[in-house]
Amino acid sequence: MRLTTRGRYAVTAMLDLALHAQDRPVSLAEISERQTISLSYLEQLFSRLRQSGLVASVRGPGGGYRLVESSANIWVADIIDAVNESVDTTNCQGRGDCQSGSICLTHHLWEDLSQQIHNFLSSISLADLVAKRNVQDIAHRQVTQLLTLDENVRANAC
Amino acid sequence: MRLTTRGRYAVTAMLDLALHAQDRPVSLAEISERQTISLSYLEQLFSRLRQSGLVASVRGPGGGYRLVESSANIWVADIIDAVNESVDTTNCQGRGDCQSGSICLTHHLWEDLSQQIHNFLSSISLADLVAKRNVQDIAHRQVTQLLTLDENVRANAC
DNA sequence: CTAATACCCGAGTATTTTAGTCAACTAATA
DNA sequence: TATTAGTTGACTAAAATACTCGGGTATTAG
Ligand code: FES
Ligand code: FES
Repeated sequence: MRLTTRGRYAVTAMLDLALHAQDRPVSLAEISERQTISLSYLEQLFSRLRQSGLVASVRGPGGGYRLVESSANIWVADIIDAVNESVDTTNCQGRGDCQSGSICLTHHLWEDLSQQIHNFLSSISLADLVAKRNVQDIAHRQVTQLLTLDENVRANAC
Repeated sequence: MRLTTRGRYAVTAMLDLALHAQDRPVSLAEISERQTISLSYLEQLFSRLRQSGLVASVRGPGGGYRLVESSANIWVADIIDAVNESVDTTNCQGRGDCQSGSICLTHHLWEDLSQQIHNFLSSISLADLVAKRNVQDIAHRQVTQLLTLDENVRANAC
């Protein structure tokens, strides 16, 4: 199994979208700023998210991305799948052939574990995350932090 | 989170020990043969397993390793911890500081997931695995396969 | 006593994966 | 028509993984 920065970034970015793309599309530059994720890296991730039908893009000025479905219908597991982070913990990708063609001693254990992880991540929607108090608090902090930063920049410019 | 070949090998090798080290110690060479894991790599893994107090070694001819505790008291989570594969899925190792010192949007999600995985792996002992029918079948196959191989070698030698 | 066995340990290396960059392009719009 | 912002592919640096190698040391069977 691999669950690394890629999958975490993807879920974080999608959550940012759920929080901020209420009426207008949200640009990757915005997400990049709020979540401190490299813009170019986000582009890579959203390319996959779009291909998986989770987000739709709007080009041109004022453009950006928006969720295709309601956040209540988007599951964390879908997002991680979309960016190619398998939640599969077997060595054989489920084929059962990792000991020179035969099944190994622990195959079933990893299969069960994978199922557990998948069930858990499939039980949580973006809407569930948005509803959490701590998520709202963090989102609020991220916005005000940027506003303060902005003021400082303006002050320095004068 | 990383759950890779290292953790899988460690659990497999420990299960092999639980299956075969009933009265006598089992050498790494045996495990290497049965589980098709590189001997040198096994030495590395068992160094850590020994330091964690999961196995004890017996040097010299006829030596090998044995479980320190009964297999019913060894949990899969312990083994994975011992070989330094953290089951932690947060980016911050639980510190809550991955967004330049502050907590990120999805920290709690990964914390919950880590807990789930840990609970699952802590609920399964080596004895549980040994008791499974499919594990016994595979173990049986591994032994008979080696015996056949042995006969062939002997036949070729004549 | 000694040779063989099997653990012990540290250093080194090839490969793979990840995280991130760069540059050139296209579509939309103000 | 200039600017914004998505689209794409190739490329790179760094890290982690999965090993290997070589020389140890303790133990014991003969
Ligand atoms: S993990 Fe599937 S056969 Fe070994
Ligand atoms: S994962 Fe812990 S703060 Fe981001």
